[in-house]
Amino acid sequence: MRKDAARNRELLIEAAKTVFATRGLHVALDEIARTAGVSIGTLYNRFPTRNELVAAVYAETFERSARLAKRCLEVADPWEAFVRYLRGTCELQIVDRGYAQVCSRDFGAGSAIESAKHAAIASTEQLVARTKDSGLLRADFELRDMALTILATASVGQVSGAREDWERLLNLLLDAFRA
Amino acid sequence: MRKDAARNRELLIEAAKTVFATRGLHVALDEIARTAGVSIGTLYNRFPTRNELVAAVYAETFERSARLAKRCLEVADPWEAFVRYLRGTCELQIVDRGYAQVCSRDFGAGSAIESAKHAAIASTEQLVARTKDSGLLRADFELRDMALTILATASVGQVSGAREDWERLLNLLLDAFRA
DNA sequence: GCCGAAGTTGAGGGAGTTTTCAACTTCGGC
DNA sequence: GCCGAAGTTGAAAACTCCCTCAACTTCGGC
Repeated sequence: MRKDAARNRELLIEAAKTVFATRGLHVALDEIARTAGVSIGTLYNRFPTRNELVAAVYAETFERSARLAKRCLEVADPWEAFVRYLRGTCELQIVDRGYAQVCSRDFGAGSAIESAKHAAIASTEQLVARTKDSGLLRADFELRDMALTILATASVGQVSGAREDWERLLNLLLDAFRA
Repeated sequence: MRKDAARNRELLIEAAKTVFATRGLHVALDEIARTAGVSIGTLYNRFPTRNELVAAVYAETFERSARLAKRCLEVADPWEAFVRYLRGTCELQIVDRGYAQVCSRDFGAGSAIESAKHAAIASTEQLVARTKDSGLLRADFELRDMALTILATASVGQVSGAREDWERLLNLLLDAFRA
């Protein structure tokens, strides 16, 4: 790829990241192009479909989520680690409307986005296993409860805007999870 | 209002109820008009704005929710009543995509929809008070936890489609609420 | 520095939706 | 049953957004 194309690619990802975060994934592509300072034609050259742009923008966020899970594995207290991961990953979705939508929409099996999503879920497996092994989690806790918790909390955060609302919900669920 | 206009109004509400329920509030107005068997012009005559149509469609659903709260007051066991209301009101949103959107979107203070929403929330006050008085609810339970629970559960139901997912979430929250 | 390949540009065609309105039809009071 | 008010109709204008493409510009290997 020529270096001007590579630069425009980065400009577009940066612009899209900002616009998606505040207004969601539905924004007009021409607004993203304008924000990036390139033409709509260039946007189509770099990202033939909207989903390719979305995937490029959020690949990094999914990795951040996975890194968070890994970092939490190093926290001594398993419960503290579990809580810290949940708060952190919810926060990622709450500060980024687009990311929350990426996490709840289905982009079709085999798509780059679904793969990234799946990898992010897998990255929590060890964390959940460790917390279960510690005996601090209720016996019937499943991996799926993790996804459920994050989805519910992020959804509330999207709608309500007040941080105390989603934090309250998450605390209630944590109470339910405690063995 | 002339009787043909009144009839068309009902046809439109009925059509919109069906279409909103399955596809959400965003559907093209012309599809609603076609479903109702009237012209797009008539739709605009009866409901100058989309929100007026939405308000007319869901006024009844909000009342249903309020009636459910009232009926639950008559259930002998306070906890059973509390659970039954939550399940019922969540189900209303889960079977009706449009209603779920009405409940989570903000239509602006003073709008007919927000008033109806507020009335529905108020209708649960007695139920919550009774459950708290019974001593079965955790001491720090607030009315706002009610809204939080319903919103979270309905959101999960919208995204996941699998009934067991939202039921699991609701059961977890009920565990958290039990004193 | 030349030149062909790679990339950029933005006007314009297309699709879908909203909203208006002038001509036409129906209702209901008399 | 007449007639004016009320209501209906659907074509068309206005929007918004998507996507393409032919003309133009830039890059980078030689």
